[in-house]
Parts: sequence; structure tokens; C-alpha cells
Amino acid sequence: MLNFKKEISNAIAQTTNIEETEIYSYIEVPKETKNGDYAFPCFKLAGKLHKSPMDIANEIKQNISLDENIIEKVEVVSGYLNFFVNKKCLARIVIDELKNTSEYGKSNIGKGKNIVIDYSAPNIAKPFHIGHLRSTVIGGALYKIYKYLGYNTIGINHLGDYGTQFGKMIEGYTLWKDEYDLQKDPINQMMDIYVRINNLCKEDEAVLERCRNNFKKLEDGDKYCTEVWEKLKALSLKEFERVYKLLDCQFDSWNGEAFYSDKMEEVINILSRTGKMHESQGAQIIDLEDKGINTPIIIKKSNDSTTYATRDLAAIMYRARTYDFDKALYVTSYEQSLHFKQVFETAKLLGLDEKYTNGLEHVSFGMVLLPTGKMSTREGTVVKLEDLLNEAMDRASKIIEEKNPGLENKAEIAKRVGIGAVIFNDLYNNRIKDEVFDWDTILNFQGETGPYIQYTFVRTNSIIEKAGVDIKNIKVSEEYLQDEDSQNILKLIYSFEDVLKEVTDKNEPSILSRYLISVAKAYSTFYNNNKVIVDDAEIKNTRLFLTHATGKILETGAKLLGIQMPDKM
RNA sequence: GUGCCUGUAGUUUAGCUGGAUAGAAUGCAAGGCUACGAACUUUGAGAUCGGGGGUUCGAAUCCCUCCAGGCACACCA
Repeated sequence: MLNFKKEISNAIAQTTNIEETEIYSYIEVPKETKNGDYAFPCFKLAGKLHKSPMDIANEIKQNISLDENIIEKVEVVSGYLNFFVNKKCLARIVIDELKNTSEYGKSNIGKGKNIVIDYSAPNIAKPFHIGHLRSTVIGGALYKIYKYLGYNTIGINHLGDYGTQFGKMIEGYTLWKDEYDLQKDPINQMMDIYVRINNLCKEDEAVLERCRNNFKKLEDGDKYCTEVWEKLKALSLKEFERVYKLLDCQFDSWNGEAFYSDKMEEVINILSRTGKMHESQGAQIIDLEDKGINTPIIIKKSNDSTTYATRDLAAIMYRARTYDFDKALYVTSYEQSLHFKQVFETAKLLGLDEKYTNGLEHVSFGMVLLPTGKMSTREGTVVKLEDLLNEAMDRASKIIEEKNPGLENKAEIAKRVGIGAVIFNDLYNNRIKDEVFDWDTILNFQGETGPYIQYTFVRTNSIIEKAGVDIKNIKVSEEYLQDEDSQNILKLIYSFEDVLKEVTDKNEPSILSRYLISVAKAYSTFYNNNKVIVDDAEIKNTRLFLTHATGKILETGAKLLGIQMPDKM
């Protein structure tokens, strides 16, 4: 697709003898449309050329040669050169691109690159609660977006399926399995067992010892313990998959922590050969103070067992070998910042290619808090994710009953709208921000929300349906796309690919969410000011195409966030 | 105490690789459906960009400092 910025920077570079890439990096998009579509701030060159910005602007304007059919006007305003894109040209290239590709914005810039995304990672035998939502949804969106840009993307669910807690679960299961019906309500039943065995452990040291021993046996591959562990794991996964299905989330690997239990020895061997690992208070640690990290990393505890840091190191080695990753993203809350700093620094000692250690990145996000503070499993204040999703669907159902009771397929639509609202809400702000959980905020369907985007999409569909034309075979004329409302939409559609690139540059899905809002808003404004189905066939077809294009972008963008579009709502 | 993060209308926030008059949404006030869907839209009021210093032609953005809140700080993951 024609790149306007490049056209401009190229032309400026020719008149100034300054590197085009430098010029390119200075070009910006003005906030106000009256200042053009692109602007070049001449202040940037004032020092270099020893001239005033005003003079530079005027000189460039006089000498620059630009194709009028691409850039139709250049203006000098207080040290800025403002460029106005040829409206027909913009319309033409967007139309052509939309007509020629089935998946707009899709690219191959990621071709040949492997991206590992470690996300979601709930704990087996524990409830999947709203604290897990963010990792799942942020990671899920990044997974889809990288894929769309041509990257070979590997989604990993690094399940929490390891540790003494499973020794306890095995013990509890063995003692009381006949009292519970694990098939019926597995997670709650397992939670009960977990709480009960924990209490028993506190009272009876012998039980605790048996639990520790169970875990040891599990590690050593004991048949019974492994069987129980696998049973509990399978029960949990069955529940998790229900949620993943609702959230449209996929994984290529379900290798949890336990998967690395036999891969840590190599890590420990390599690290001990570096001479940096040493004994301290009975544990094996590595000091990282010279790297600006004042807390050492623990490789082995004083009781000789490993830590999650050791497992993460083993995972890095395994993933480097298995997936040959260019980037490995860890989507977890910022509480784990120090942990990943330590792990990534220590990974440099493993003798891996720099490609791998440079590709490690912690994609951190803020915490979900309750109005009363942090969630606590012990105090029973956790909000289960499935409850939230069910509530969202219920609320969507009620609104459908109120607004559109005759709708077909109401349950499916309520699902898409309700879940869409929840996902969008979570992806709407910068991921680093904390979020205070509030039912009314998360299930709000008005304003800048998922349902707003869905509603706009549904409306585009409904117009096209009403017009009853074959959108693929209509004649579109850029003649009728020169008004401000149409141009605003076209500019947004034009920038779709750049938006996706920015999302992957920053690993920030909210950029896409916000973009979709502006597309929906631009269309709503257009819609309110212009009638689409008019008598003049050419105008009608052109506007129908613009309507169709908007719907396409909204649908594609939403899908990349994990949000399904309803056809009606 | 040390390190990291956050602080922008009443509320939730965008902008943070310096650039033109700090954009939205929500709530509040007023308008728009015999219309291609009002889960929409138009307008209005509402901001000492946490405080203070500095760098710069130019600072919400960079630097210093202080204040407030959060997170982490060796054997839980």
C-alpha cells in the first residue's frame, strides 16, 4: 500500500540533503485536521541547518516536488510544514486494498520469526478467578495479533501444577475421596479438600510429613501419586476449558511447571560450573548485585528442593531449543517484576545464544483489586471468573429482552455481547494500571465499551442487508468519499496495519481497543450525518462500501482482541 | 530502609521516543427517532496535567527534588 509518510519524507530529504529515515521519524500526524494529515516540524532541523524554522519551512515548500495526485497541498504554519493528502488518492488506495485482500491489515512482517507467549497459567485444583482474567485476555490478544502479522506464535499455558500443595491434595484425596463427588463440581470440591487438609496439617505434624513425602514420591514418578495428580489435573482442565472456550483462547502447549521437573538438573549443573552459584544459609544462590539487582536468586532451597526460578530457567532452555524463539513474552502481573529480572539476568549464564536472552520480556500488568482491597482465597472474597462471565451473559440477556425481545438466537448473542463487554473492559486501559473490580463498570454496555463496537458493527450489517446489494460487485467511486466524515473513516482504515504493529512493538493491546472505538465513533458520526441508501446508485454503492469496510475492520479488530461479533443484537 | 511502578476534569482515563488550542468516556445540563437500528448522536459546563526547581525556541512528556498510593525485597508460586 502507498505510504504517504514515505512519499513526504522522501521529497523533503531530496531538498534538504538530510537522511530520509531521519526525516521520516520526525513526521507526525497533527491532532487537528485543519493542520493537515501529516506535519513536519521544522524546529528539528533548525540547529542542523542554522536557520530559523520559518525559513526552513518556506524553503522546503518552494523547492519540494510532490505529486499532486498524492499530496495535494502543502502549507507553512508557524514553523510547521503541513501536508494534505489527496482525498481521492486516499480513497482509492484504501478501496483497492480492501477489494484485493480478504484479510485487511494482515501482513507478513513477522514471517520466519517465532514468538513464545506464556500466559494465563492458573493453578490446578484452585478456582479460576478474575485475577487470572487479565493474563488470559492480554496474552490471548497478543497471541492473535502476532499471528495475524505473520509471526509463528506459540501460546503456552504454564500451569501451576507443582509443589508441596499437590502432596497435600494427594493426601486429602486419599483420605476423603469417598466423601466428595469430584465429577459434579470439581473445583469447589477440591478447594474443600485443600482447605481441610491444610487445617489437618496444622494440627498434625505427621500428616504434613506425609504430604511432603507424597510430593517427593510424585517427583520420583510414583505410580499412585502420579495417577491422583493426573486425575486432579484433568478435572481442573475440564473446568478451565469451559472458560477458555468462552474467551476464545487457545494454547499450543499445556506444559506446566511439573513438565520441567526433570529438566532442572541441567540448569543447576550449568550454573554451578559458572562458579557464580554459591551456598548461603544452606541454600544455593547467585548474587546479582553487580547487575543492579540487590536480591540474590535462589536456585536451590536449603532442603535441596528447587524453586520456581529454577523451573523458569529450565523452561527458557527448553523453549529456546524447542521453539527457537525470537521473543518470549511472559504475561504476568507486575508483582513478579523482580522475579523475572532475576531470571532473565541469570539466563545469561546458561550459555544460550544472545538471541534468546535478548528476546525475553516480562509483559507486566496491574492488579485486580476489590473495593475492599486484595482478593483472598482464605477470606472467600475471590470472584470466580466463570461467575463473572455468567453474570455478564445474564445482564446482556436482560438488555436484549428489553430492547429487542423478538431476536433469534438470543442465548448466543447474549454470550457474545456479555463476554465481549468483559474482555473489552479488561483491554481498554494501559495494562500497567491497576483495576478496581466493580460489577457496574465491567458490565457497562454504554459509551466506550465492547457492546458499542458490536452495536456499530451490527448496524453496518443491517444497512447492507437492507440495501440488498452484492457488496463485492458494486462500483465504488472515490468522487463521493471526499467529505470530512468519509475521510475520517478512510484515514482510520488506512492506519489499521500501523496500529497492529504498534500493538506488537509495545505489547499493548489497549492501542487496538482504543482504535476500534475511534473507528466506531467515526462511523456513527458519518451515519448520523449521511443517509447511506439514497436514490443515486453511485453514491449509494460508495457509501455502502464504506459501511462494509467499517464493519470489516471492526470485526477483524474485535476478533483479534478475542471478541466475537453478533450479527444482530 | 532499598528498588520498581503509578499520580492528568467529580469518576475511569488517552497522550509520556519533547511540538500547534491536553483528547475521550462516564456522571451532570440542554437538544435529536413517521429515518438505513437511540446499546446511537449533537451541544455545553467541568483540568493549577500531584507540588517545587531545572534543561529547551518549546515540557503532561526529559532531568533533579519533595509528596501521596501501590508492588517487591532469599527458600510460596
